[in-house]
Amino acid sequence: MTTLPANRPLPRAFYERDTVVVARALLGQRLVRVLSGLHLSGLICETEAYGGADDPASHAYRRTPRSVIMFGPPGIAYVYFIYGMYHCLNAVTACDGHPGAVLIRGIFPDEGIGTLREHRSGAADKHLTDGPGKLCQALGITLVLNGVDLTDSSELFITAGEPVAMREIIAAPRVGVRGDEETRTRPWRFVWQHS
DNA sequence: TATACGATCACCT
DNA sequence: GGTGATCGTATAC
Repeated sequence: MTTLPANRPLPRAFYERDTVVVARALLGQRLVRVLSGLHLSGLICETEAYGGADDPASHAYRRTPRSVIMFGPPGIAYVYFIYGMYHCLNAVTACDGHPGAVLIRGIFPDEGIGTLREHRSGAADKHLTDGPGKLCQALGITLVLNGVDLTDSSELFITAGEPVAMREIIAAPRVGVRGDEETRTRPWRFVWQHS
């Protein structure tokens, strides 16, 4: 993939690749949420890759009513509800029939920061969107957006952001993953270290 | 039908 | 470093 057009959603081909590759490639891209005509956005700075039957940490380790969306076409938003009060946003990846998704764990706030602050009621700016539940709260992302096509939606999409140098990317084990040593230590979490 | 728990966060010490 | 909040989902009965 060479230069991507700005202000246009990333094409489906962007997501139709190996999930770990997409997780790394999403760093620096712009996550945009349009809420009552307002553009809320930020640059993605933390992601995690989740696979299918080969990944016990993934919702798609088994095919269930909730995880079936991860088995479908790439470029679709997978939103789930967790711990009774938070939502998490993923982008479905890989080829149709091969489950995979990238969890968006953090963004650097950009457009609409006033609204983000309102949604996060009193949180310090550095903690507005520095977690998967926090960014969903800040951007107003709920289960309503589960299944939205990120390549063709006026409410939620991802556009080309800033280039990220390889040396600015840190790979680490995923958060909250249990299971055997091999699963726990897969370096499938990617963090963009601002320089 | 029932129950245990989680890809989290805020607040406490 | 520890814990409570709070409910959808998976799995067991």
